[in-house]
Amino acid sequence: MARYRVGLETRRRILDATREALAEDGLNDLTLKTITDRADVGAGSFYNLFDSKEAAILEVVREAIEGVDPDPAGLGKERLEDLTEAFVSFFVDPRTALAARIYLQLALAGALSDEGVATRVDRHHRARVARFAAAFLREHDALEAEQARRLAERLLAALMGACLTWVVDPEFPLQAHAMALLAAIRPAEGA
Amino acid sequence: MARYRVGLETRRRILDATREALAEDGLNDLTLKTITDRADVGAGSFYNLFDSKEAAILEVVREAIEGVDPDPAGLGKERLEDLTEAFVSFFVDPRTALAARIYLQLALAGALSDEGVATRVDRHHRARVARFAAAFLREHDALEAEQARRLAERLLAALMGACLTWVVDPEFPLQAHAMALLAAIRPAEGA
DNA sequence: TACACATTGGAGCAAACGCTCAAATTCGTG
DNA sequence: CACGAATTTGAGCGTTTGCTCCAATGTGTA
Repeated sequence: MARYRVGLETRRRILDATREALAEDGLNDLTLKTITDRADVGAGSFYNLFDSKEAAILEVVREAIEGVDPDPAGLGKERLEDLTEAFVSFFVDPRTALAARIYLQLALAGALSDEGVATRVDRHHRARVARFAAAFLREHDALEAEQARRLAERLLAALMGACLTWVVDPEFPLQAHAMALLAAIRPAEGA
Repeated sequence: MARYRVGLETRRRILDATREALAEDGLNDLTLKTITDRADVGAGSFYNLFDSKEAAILEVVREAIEGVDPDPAGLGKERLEDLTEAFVSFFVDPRTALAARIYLQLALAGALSDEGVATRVDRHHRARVARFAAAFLREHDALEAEQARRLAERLLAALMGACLTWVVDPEFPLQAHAMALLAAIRPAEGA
């Protein structure tokens, strides 16, 4: 299935419609009709290309996560400031905020039973911790590897909380607090 | 309605059943049948006492929030350590974790349209920020009121992130990170 | 006891849901 | 053009959902 050109175009239209509807109305209000109406296709076309509604949603989440995977090019050089800013962007940028919100929703609902997404998110998170830890090591000579990992873990948790607070209350000065958190968690200058 | 003794008892059974089911299976899997089966009542009895399924849920959330309202007795004396520990407990304690999780779910789903819960949660949050800010002022003389409020806001956001991380990954050493966050965000000793 | 009204259970309704199916149409290829 | 395969449509199926209705029963009061 889906080997002709038109089929692939329809598939893309459906994924776009799903992503947009998801961003606008959230996970709970997302019905098949919402998707098919928006993509301007019949229900049959949808099921010719996807096994289920959930499959389309997971594919959207997968694409979103894929889209923000760490850029291997800059590896080993970025500063903690850059990484922090990138993390904040992950939540703020409407193109990727989706993945973050849906992931949190799934996590809170205890619905992270889906093998594919769960492991993917987990791998993504571990990679991020490792990347932050490496930056900590680079910028603070006295740090041991394990200490750096702890600091990275802690900073990321704090940043996530700041982003979440901002989601709930848009007046929360996210950028300022994010940088302040980095400064606070960073080891003292003298080390 | 609900003026006889048996009615009030049934009402309590329904609220208990709703809270327990909510804690066990989450918001999405909560059907009316789940509630009525657990409370051992018919659907008619339920609707004799509540306007809708949502009304019962909101009442459960309201009670949970009410149950963790700051204790006025200790006001003006608690240390930041105590407040931090209390906040962590709010998420960890199964009796109250419910309210926190459901609130986050609602917030992420963008479903905080309900006037009652939204304002109540907001008031609750502001009170907590104020309480943390007061403790900051008490323990750090050089601080101005506005600075203390910012620190309180920042610490609470960071703590929330730590709790959320712990919800997703139970191996996250929540207690240790929470205390470390407090130490990091607290102004340096010399101030 | 007599009365008004609160309470109860559960059959079943109307709407919404994800999804199926078969017939019709479009597409790429030799 | 001819042919098989892919694609499309949308009515409608089966299920689940929140909720209604009402006859039967229980409860408090005078």
